[in-house]
Amino acid sequence: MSIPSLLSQDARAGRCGDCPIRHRAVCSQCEADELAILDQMKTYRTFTAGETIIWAGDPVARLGTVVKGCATLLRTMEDGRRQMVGLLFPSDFIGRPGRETTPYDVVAATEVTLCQFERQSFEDLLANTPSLERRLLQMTLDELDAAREWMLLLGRKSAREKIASFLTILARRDAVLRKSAPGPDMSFDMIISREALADYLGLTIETTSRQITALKNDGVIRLATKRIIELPDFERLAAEAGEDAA
Amino acid sequence: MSIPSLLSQDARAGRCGDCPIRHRAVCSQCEADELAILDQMKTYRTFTAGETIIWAGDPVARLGTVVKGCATLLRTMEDGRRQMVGLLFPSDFIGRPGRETTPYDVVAATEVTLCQFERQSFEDLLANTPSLERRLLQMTLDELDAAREWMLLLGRKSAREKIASFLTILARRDAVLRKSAPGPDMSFDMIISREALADYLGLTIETTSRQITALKNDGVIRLATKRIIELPDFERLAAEAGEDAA
DNA sequence: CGTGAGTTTGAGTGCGCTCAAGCTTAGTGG
DNA sequence: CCACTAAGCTTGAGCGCACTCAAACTCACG
Repeated sequence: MSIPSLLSQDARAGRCGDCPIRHRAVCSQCEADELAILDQMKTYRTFTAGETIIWAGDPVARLGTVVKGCATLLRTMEDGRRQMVGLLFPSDFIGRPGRETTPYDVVAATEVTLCQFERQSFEDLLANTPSLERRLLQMTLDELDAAREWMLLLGRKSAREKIASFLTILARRDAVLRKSAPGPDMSFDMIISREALADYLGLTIETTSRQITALKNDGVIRLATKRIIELPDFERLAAEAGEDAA
Repeated sequence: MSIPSLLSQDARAGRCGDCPIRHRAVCSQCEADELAILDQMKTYRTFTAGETIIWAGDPVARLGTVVKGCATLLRTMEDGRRQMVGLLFPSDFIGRPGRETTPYDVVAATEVTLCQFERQSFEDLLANTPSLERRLLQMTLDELDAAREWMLLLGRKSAREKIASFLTILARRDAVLRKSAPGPDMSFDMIISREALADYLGLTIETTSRQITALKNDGVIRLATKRIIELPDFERLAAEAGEDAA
């Protein structure tokens, strides 16, 4: 597993202080001395798009943070039906301290770079580092909120609303990264394939594709390419998503 | 809100040491001195079936643990569509430390007794009590796992599988409470109404009712009353739920 | 220019929804 | 003690949305 020659090319990670996700990841509330320990423990590793990072049921050797790219959590039934149950972006944490295995596959949706820690070492550190534990609790609560919003989508929204909801999430995320509010005439990359999108939304590929076409024909979105979405009116999209006019 | 005369009838809670959920709740890893503090802070309060414990969006004054009964978390859309996003049993925790409001209603499904703490006091204690924080993290991770399993159900399972899955969960829970494995000829109370069940599963009341009838006609379950389920063969039910034959 | 993965479009079907009526059960007052 | 009521649950008929199966299109890559 941990063959040095294989890891070395990836292990050239910068100092934690220079890390682009320093202020959002699990380590964001660490003091300098705690960060120094993490700096020693960490290993970078890159996975290609489509590669499985962790297999459901397998023992989990390493925990870590997404530094670059997009990873998905996937539950699969015996007959092949699949449901995405998590969508991870840079600064999101992979792995559940205290658990030997995960009940879902973790799959790289794009090329993914992880900042990894050996599980046992990280858990030992966690037990003695309140700042880490506090941040992890907050991040887990955030994920739980997102999962519950997602449950509303899966259980009660129409195919059209599901697509619009997903695009709304991406648009908001993109706006935050650009440090602006979601406004008129923004555009963003929808990152994942139609297949991954269908798995996210609990739909088939065909329905997914049809609804995107319908939103395009209705002028809610424009397609610069199959993956790049242009948004003339964010509020219009949000309304299509069936959101509370909060 | 906190009118003494109203609370007094409920506030007669026993010592934490005698608490029936002492070993499973958020306080389960507390030492005697920590428990003594919680003992001072806690207030018992009972809600009637159907009563809303916390309204979505309202400021949350108190956090707490379900001691008795069953509470639900409900997201509602403007047009009235509803999706249950959490189902809480004794020992489960209500409230998200660090958040002023919740994005869903918390509603008593049956009569519910809570062991409550004033939010600010609890959060202050949490910040200085690693045993509390560690346990809360573990419980939140458990909830996240449950939410993800639920997402598979909502996104990919048929109505019949959804019903069977829910009954499987209840049967397992009931077996654990009786400290036995789910076996043949067990029976249990399904606790919640058809309406709540439909909200849980992302179905209508009618479809829910039809599928229960179908499972009965096929001999998978028997109905002692409309709420009491008899289970001739647990494995048969689990197979109907579309579970991995792990 | 050929190949194949990813995506779109088409035709037809069926599962779960809607609307509507009837049934069961527990609680209430004559 | 029994009608009366209302809430909860069941059953029926018909419809529409999303699924299935199938074919065509797009586009990056060799």
